[in-house]
Amino acid sequence: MKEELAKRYEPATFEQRIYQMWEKGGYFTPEADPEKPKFSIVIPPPNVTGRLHIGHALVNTLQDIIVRWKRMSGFNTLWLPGTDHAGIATQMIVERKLNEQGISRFELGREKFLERVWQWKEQHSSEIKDQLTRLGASADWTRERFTLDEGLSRAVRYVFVKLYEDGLIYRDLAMVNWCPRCQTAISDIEVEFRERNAKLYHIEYAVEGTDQKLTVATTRPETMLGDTAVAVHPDDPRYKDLIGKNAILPIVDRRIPIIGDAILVDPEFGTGVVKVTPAHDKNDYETGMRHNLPQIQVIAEDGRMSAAAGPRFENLDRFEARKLVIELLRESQQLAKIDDYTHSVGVHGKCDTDIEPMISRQWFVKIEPLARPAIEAVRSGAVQIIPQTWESTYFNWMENIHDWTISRQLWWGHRIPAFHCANGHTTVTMDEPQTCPQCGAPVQQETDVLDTWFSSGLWPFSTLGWQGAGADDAPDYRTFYPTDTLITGFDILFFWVARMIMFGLRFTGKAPFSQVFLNGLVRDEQGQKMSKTKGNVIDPLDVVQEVGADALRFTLAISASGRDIPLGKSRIQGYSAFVNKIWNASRFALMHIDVELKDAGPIDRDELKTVERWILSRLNAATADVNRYLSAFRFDEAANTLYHFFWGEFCDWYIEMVKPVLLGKHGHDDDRRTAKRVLLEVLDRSLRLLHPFMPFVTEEIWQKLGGVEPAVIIAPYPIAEEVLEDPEAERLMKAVQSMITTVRNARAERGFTPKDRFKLYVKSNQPREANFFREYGYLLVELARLTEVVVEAEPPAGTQQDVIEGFSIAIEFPVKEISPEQIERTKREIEKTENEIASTEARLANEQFVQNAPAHVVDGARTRLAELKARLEKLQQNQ
RNA sequence: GCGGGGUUAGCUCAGUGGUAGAGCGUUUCCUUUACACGGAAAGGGCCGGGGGUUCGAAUCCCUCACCCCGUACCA
Repeated sequence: MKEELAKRYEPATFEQRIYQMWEKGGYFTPEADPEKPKFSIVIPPPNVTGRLHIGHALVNTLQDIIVRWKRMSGFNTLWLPGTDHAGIATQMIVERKLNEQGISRFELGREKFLERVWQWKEQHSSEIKDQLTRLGASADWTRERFTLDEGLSRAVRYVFVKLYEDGLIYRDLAMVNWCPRCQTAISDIEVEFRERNAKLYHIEYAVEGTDQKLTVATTRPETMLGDTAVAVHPDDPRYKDLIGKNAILPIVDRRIPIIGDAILVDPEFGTGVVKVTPAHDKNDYETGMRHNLPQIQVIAEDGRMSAAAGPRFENLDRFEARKLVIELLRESQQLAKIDDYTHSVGVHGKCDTDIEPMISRQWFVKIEPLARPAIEAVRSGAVQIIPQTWESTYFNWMENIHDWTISRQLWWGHRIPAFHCANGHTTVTMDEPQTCPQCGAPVQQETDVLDTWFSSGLWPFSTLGWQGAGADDAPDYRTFYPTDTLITGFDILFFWVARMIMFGLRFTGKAPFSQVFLNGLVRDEQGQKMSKTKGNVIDPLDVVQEVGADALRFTLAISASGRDIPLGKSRIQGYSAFVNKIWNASRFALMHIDVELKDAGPIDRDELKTVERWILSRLNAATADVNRYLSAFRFDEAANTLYHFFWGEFCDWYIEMVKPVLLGKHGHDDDRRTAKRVLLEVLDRSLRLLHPFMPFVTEEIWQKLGGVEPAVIIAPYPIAEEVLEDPEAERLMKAVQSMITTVRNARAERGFTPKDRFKLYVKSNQPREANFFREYGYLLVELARLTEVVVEAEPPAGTQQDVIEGFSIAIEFPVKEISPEQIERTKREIEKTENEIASTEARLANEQFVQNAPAHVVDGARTRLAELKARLEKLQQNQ
């Protein structure tokens, strides 16, 4: 090797250089060739609202691991990146920035405002790209997309028009979730419920023409101003005689009917009397429809009271109005009582404002015909959800799904392709009509835009060039659709994943992906949600700067079992030590390897020593495991396998074992050459295996190995080979390792230091194994720090005896007092062995066990019993 | 209310029928020329409680308790 590795592992010195090398090499950019075996995946497009957080780091690391693994495994691999315009969220942020400058969007007007949002978008989508780059995301930036791109917008428009023509999109006056702050309708799933401590107000309504009073309870007294009825249960003996009479609405003094309604009223609950406000409550709205009640809208779209609420309330904020209503009721002595009350309140998830149910004309998607095939796709296995437990959540939601409110009273988004004329005609079309096709009057386009998720629902195909029927021959679409895997957070299963499945099936005839992996939420060490207010946020870029992208990626991967991930700095520190270990072990190897990979030639297995056969066998097992785990999205197990192989077997044992040969203390030149060849082999394969998890450090090191391929990113991913399996080598090396551990243990227990050396006696029954220990005794001498290993001789009296993996061993200590701890320990060891002998004997004495248990379990127990007895005998001699 | 998940070493979590595991933390020893972000060793668990199935249960079934998430409703 000409080049050596830097003495210290400093990721900042090479990560960005490596990324540029990959990008220049074009490794992220696959050809649009439908003939090649492909693997494709689309990114869950981050919102162009700001910086990426740790959750983005997780989901994109997991995608990149799969993508790199597939690419190295020979697939024509596409990872398509991009961003989402995120209607409400982005508009909100830009609006807030403007407000800080004292400008309102209404002053600017739609055109100018949108210009500002586009500026924001340009800046942030390039920042997002930079951040993903720093993480090592091997996405094809030449195919980057944005949900408002021309092509994607055409796809959106096509889908809208087609659904409208098919009768699956309709416009209607309905009770919707209204956000008074954002002044737009939102869909049901955008409403989040918050538990809140509130008050339950009991208000007395006089019954007209009697002395009777009806007491209603409400948490929202301000809506009382819009009451148009009072409802009781039709069979309730307390009130049923009152049905048909009128109540007098306090403050307003309006006569409202007392109605009987079995659906709205539960006689068991509260007072059994319900006030009915059809304009501001979903259930009341439906009751109003049943009873033909007038709807009086007392709260306007901005959350202030309307003129209909009366002059004292008009323009008052709805919460101020509540106070005033209470005050007035108290004055007129119509407030019976106020109770403390805990209930959940619907708020807009994006801005935390209390949702106001409002009657409004909106556009809807009739969802049931779309949901049915989407349910079937998961049920049939065409789409597999992993971990599978999410499937029941999916079914539960999809089977109870409601129509989807898709219109938003925003400016930032895809404008609905509907055109209205003054005569009330509406035209929905792909074109830009100037006049109404029905009456010839001039038309104006609908000002509402579509829900962001409408366009993200098309993402897996709109990004590949699909723009509707007759235009689906785009090369990327033909090559890469349907995609293979989707990796995303479980929190957008309904928002996004379900919609993609529904739209994909409807418009492409295929499920947009065959596997969905849902990753957990990244939380802090205590399992708390990360949030700015709690101050427990970990910024992925800070971590990259501190310990490198590889340490962050590996930590995320090894933590990702599908459940939530408690992430703390100490955990990341722990795995950054592993990256450091890889660096240093590679540095050691490179000091001794003197031939480049491309010139190394194949390994002649006949020349291999047991140690080399052992490490290749272990490596092979790890290779099989990693591939298997990655196929099942067990990122944690895959990473764990590599961690333990590389650190626990390669570094702690193999490197220590070949040191005597490499350093010329043992063996001949031929042995040294073979050892170097195998060292190179194991390092090469390990780096390839690790590459998807830690792309930067593996590439930096691998570049020094002189491989045939220009970069490890496109080197073939190792697959297990049967020829490398060697159970015999594994058995013998396990025995050697256990002996070494036993000697080290005994040394420490007897109070000796590592400098004190002893003689070890090893005995076996088979001559071949005796030869093994004669040949490899040097391993025991070096690693257990012995004076010598004596094979097949009777140990003298007074040595410490034991049985390890079926071999009798004896350690000859220089005369030194046996510590009380050691005596105690031996005693405990004997006791433990006796107990296990007793329980094993009991098991074997049980005829049921011998008859019913599988043969290998019974045999195992017998072998174990023999070993235990042999061991007990030796241990007793130590007393 | 309905649905799902959790309860295993001090902490965070793996482990779906055959003798309890990892990382971090703790204790002790060691600066051996890849690495002190290191090496070696130790201690630590009636696998939430109870019951059942089985030759055998952390693992399967029932039940109780506590915690988390989703969803519906809440006058």
